[in-house]
Amino acid sequence: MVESESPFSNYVSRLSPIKPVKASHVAQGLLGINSPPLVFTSPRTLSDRQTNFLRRFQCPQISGAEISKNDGGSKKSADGPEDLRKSSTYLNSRLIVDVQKSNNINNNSEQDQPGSFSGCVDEYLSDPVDVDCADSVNLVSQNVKRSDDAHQSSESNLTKSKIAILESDGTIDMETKGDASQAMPEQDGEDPKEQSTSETKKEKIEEEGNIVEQPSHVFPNFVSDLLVDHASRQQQCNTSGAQAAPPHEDYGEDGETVLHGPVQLITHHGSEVMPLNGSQVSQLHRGMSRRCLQFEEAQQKTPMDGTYSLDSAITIIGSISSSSNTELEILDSSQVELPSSSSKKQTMFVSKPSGFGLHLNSIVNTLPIGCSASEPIMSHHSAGYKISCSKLPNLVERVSSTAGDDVLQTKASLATGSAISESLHTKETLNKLQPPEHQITLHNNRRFSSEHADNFEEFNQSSPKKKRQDYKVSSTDGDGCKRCNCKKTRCLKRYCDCFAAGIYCAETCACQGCFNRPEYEDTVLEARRQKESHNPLAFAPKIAQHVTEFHAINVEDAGLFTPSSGRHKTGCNCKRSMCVKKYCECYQANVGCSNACRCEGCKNIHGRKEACGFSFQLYKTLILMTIYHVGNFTSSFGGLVKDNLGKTWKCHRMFGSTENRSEYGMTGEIVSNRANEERLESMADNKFKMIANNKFLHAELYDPRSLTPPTPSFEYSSHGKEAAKSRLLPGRYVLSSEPDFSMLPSYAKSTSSPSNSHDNDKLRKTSKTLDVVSHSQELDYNITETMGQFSPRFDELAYFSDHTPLPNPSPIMMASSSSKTRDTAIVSQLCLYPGSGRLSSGGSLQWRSSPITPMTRLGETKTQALDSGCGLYDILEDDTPEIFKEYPPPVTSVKASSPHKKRVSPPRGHIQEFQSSSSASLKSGRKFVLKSVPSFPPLTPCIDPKDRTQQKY
DNA sequence: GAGTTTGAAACT
DNA sequence: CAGTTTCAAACTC
Repeated sequence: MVESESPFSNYVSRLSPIKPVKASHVAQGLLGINSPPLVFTSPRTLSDRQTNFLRRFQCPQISGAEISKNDGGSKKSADGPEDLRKSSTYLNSRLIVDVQKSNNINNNSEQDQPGSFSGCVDEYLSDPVDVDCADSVNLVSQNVKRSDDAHQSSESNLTKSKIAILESDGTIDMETKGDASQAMPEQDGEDPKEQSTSETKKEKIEEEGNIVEQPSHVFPNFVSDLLVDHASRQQQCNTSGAQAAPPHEDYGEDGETVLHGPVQLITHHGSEVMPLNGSQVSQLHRGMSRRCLQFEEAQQKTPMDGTYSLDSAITIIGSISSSSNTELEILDSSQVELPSSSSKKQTMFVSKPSGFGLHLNSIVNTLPIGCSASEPIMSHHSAGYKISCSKLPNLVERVSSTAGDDVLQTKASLATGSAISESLHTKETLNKLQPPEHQITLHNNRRFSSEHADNFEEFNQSSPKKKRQDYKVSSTDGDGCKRCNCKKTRCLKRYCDCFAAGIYCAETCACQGCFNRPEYEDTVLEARRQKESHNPLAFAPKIAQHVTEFHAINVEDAGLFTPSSGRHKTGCNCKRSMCVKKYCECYQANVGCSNACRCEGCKNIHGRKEACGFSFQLYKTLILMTIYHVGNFTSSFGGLVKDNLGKTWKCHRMFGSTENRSEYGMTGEIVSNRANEERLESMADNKFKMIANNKFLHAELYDPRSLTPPTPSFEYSSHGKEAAKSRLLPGRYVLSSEPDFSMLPSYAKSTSSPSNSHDNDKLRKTSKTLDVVSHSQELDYNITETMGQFSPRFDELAYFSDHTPLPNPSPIMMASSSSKTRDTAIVSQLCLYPGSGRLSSGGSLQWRSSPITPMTRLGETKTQALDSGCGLYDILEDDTPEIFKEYPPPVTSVKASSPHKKRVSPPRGHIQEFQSSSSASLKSGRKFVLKSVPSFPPLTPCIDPKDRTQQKY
């Protein structure tokens, strides 16, 4: 009813060709969320479900929400769709409770009737989210536990996982419903798959595909909530879950059931509360279920159930979001992985696999973005090990996978996942600002179109018994998945792509004496553990993508950003391949080489060494920003910046009218001749003066508590006019929790340098950090490590930015820096204007703490960086922008190491002024920018930065 | 398909 | 940490 009318539903319906059919389903459902056809198909579920519903949701509102899920639209409708929205709030709280209850119930039922899956199914159906988690988990765990034979269990898991995957992908429902539901996945899985009538499958697939397209969109809205909910749920699940493991049958239904959960969640969370079509819902649920299952498996392996409750929850969430997305799934899996650092078992393959992780290994050879990894799931991958196919060449890990905050990382990973998926699709990125549905839809479309078939095939192939050598083709399957060919390592070393990617070898692999199989799980884990003990990041994603988010933010730039924006955390070491062949990991990952690379003669088309993978425009912006800030305070810069090419850029309108302002809040002009430069310079000075006089400059922008006027710690080789001539040196802006703001010189190469060390300390201390860019090759990223420490936070931020339901979803995007301890990558972050999707001039936005920023909402502990307000972006993660590559750093640029470099700190007075500033003006991005400018302390050569910094510290 | 090249991973 | 060896993918023919 309501749903049908809602724009969202309409949109969805339009998207899916199959729509008519589903639409009908939806119509059945109360809110349009009505139960997916699949759910209804199984009669038994209905009865049980209803019962459950009644129990769980005493509250009419809640019931309504649940109803939307599946229970057949009839029930749900009864509750009243409208309530859904209203109840959304209610649901959250309720869900948790309900979940617990449901879990208990489930457990009881399961305990009572371990084998009976009806109960489970009912549960699932009845309780959307909860059921999914708990049940799925339970199912999996039970399966594993119960199985006397490890083998059997593993296989069953595999089968399940496969099925789940397929379902999630939307590839195949048939199994879940038909065969799977009744027979054990293990057994049935194989035969049925192949035996299954093509027609039936196809139909389902088609439906699925349609459905799949949309589901994940919802995700962003409710993610944050989910995190919480899931956490609680997860715990419950963990605690309760271990007991009875429903059979495969459950699994099949599980998929359906799963759908329910998401729906509710969505309903809850989505501030917008868009009704979902049955198909969408189903998809979401599927994703959920799948994730849960996987997660479960992982957990089973994991000794400690309670430990990762949150993570698991996150994972689940991620699964949901990515349910339809293979890529996302991969990402999710990676998420799981992160936690692993804390608990190795968890880490297992489960976590790593993710292409998300972007383990290069996982990354299938540079597949075109468009190419969804055809086979996201390796047939062999057990449930926990999702993915294998790292086909997502573009996938890059945005989130650092530092061992540190598991939770944060996980979250970040989630965010990342979404982000990544987007990144994969440039256009999708653009859509970022658009309703999630759209974005996801696009994404899904791609994936599924290509993936369905593949998955389906995979699925069939995967059947253990039916091995298909067909696919064994060199290193890559027809679907694009990698297949190893290890001869000596038994696939227990990172030489093995499968192993490195955290996935089991597929039957299609041509490896010899392979131990990287579910049967040898222990061995594999041990090997993995070993590697990790040696190098905790051994299985961490190698690629970190940062810029991707920008796409979403700036439409204009969207085209500019490419996977190349990512960075290889460790960098390549190519000597002869010139980084133009797949020998080069950077190239292989479709990312540009960075300073972290030791390559020689780099010709990486994605970005040569020393160039950051980011758009020239962005670079420009950054430069301008930097200059601007500097210029405002010092006439020397005059607001002009020279780029590597020697072109001069002028920042204009920083303070003036915003009309022509670029997305970044400033416009850059190239000034061809010096005369112009001077002229501009004078203009800039004037502006600066104006600003100085302008009270509004006083930093209304800054939050006195957390934000403090930046202290320019730039080091300049030259001052005065020459400085103006010289190209702007990128600097990092760090938000310190402390009163002072400082801009740390990114130049300093040696960490050892006092100033640097100092900065580093500061960084560590400060939870807030903004990096404005560091681009020049010469720039030293010694700070990188520090940044790495923060990366999780950033990731988290990203996560939030992407997923938190904000009234004004800020377009904030961020890329997290790699967490590698020694990762040299540099992280740069930019803030976008809230709501505008524009990048704010670096520091200013970040500095201010704006209510708008989701970050503030976020746990403070996790990310102080978030405090920065509008949200931080990682513009550049490590390294210098690609732009630089193309435009070699000007000779004039000063290296951090340069003895001449001086740190300039603003006079105290300025700072205080800034501090006093209010946040009022921040709301408008433009204003914001302008104001921000003033906030920077004047960079005068005369000032001795050290004093300032010391005071701060 | 065999052989070579390449660079990461592993080892010392 | 640096140098060497091993390894398997990528590449070439």
